[in-house]
Amino acid sequence: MLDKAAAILDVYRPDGGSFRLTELSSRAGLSKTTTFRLVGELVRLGLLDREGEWYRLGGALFELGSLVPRRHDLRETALPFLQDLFESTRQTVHFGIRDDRDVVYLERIHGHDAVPLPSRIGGRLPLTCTAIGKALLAFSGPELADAVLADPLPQLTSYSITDPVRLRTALEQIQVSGLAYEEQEAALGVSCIAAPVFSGAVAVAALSVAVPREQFRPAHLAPAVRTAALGLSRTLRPPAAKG
Amino acid sequence: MLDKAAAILDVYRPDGGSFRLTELSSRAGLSKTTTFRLVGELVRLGLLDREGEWYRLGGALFELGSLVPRRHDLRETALPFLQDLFESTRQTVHFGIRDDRDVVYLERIHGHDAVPLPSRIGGRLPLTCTAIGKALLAFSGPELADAVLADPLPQLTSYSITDPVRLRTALEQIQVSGLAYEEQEAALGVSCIAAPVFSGAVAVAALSVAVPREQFRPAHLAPAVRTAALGLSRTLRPPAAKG
DNA sequence: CGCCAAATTCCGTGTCACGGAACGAACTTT
DNA sequence: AAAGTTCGTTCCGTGACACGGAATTTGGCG
Repeated sequence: MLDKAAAILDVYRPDGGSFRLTELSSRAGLSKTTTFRLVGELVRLGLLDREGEWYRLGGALFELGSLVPRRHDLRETALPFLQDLFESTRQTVHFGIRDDRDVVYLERIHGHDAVPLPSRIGGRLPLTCTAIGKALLAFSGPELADAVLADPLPQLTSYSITDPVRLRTALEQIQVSGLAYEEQEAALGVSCIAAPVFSGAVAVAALSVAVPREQFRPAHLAPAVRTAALGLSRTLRPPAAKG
Repeated sequence: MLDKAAAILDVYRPDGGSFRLTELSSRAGLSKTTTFRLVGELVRLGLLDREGEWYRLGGALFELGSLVPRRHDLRETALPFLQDLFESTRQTVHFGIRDDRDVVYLERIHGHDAVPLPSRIGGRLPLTCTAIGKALLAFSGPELADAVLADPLPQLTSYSITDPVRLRTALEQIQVSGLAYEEQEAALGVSCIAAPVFSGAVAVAALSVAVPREQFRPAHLAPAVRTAALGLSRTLRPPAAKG
């Protein structure tokens, strides 16, 4: 029964649109009767919002979601550094962590002239197609990298790296330089540069700058990205003593 | 059963800490057996994270929460204006909407030297104790204001307005000037100035700047706040045509 | 009026959620 | 070392209530 409620909420991944009862029931794989009752409960609990015959994710989820500890804390301490990075580059700034084989974005700040991107706060993209993802993968220990390289690599654009050998080389360069690059591998027309954020010896997060392809000047962006990542790493140094 | 699961999640409001099984069960008002089974399910679904014997809110909630449509859209279109406001004031910038008699914060950006504040993304504060809240209340129609003024006014600090007559006057001034002020009414040592954001004729949100009391120069902040609110209102003008 | 597709209500069946009780482990107290 | 606490966890019998099929209502359209 919890599973069925979760199945309904899962329908809203990954875009969080607006659905009617019948579509919800078919997508969740539940009978219309059950869906009807569950949706009623979920609305009562604030987990879904109802507007006429349309159902969307509800405000209670937003409030609960913003309380999730590790995410919220990381975002909070990272924010000032991300602001610095945004101010010095005037480009879209990302901040994300690893979950399984995906990047999960915790923050994304931009100005009026942001490039359209598939990234979104709370959204996921494959590790191997993003600069942040590669930065995290390069500093997450060899086991994960081996596992990821063993399976077929996901492909978001024609530029996405699908050759394990090429990716392995890229990861080694990242380990040396401490910077990860990505050129149109997640979205056409956009390139990124990222740096890992450490808490102690492990990379707990990474931050990046996304730039329109034709304006991409790595040498110009690298220092700002490095500075931000380093500053944040220093602030995170003492790995949370209290529970 | 959904109710009981929701009761467990509700334990994490309003601070989203970390609880052990026994404490969860007592706070949620459920038997230990039931709590045990439910947290198992919730962990399996990703709605709760387990670390040893400690349970926290799970990553799935964060991801779902960031998909909640109206909140996400508003935040996304507001962000560039909030960035402008932050850059021109270098102070903590808030962005929030009204829900019932509370402000719900959708965004909060700050630099390295942020003043400590009770506000938090996804958090709630009473309308009457915050600049954003007063701005929203002043432009939400007389019914709501009447209802709020009829009941005892919540008090967060000794400066919070508890006299309905004084609040009524303040709201009228806000309606005239289009700016709302708050001086140490939500937290000691902090003052705010806010402006409502319109989509058509109704105030759908408001934004504010929070400043340490001794640095509070309303005349200096007002133009930037006005500009941001006006710019955002213009961008929101066409009230979302598609579903 | 008749058709269709949607939401909603009804209802009998069977399941599984419930909490009391008992157990094992880790830790404190005497 | 024994007795007592306080956890998390397992077991189990009972009864409530979740389930989906079928029937009914609503609403839109020709």
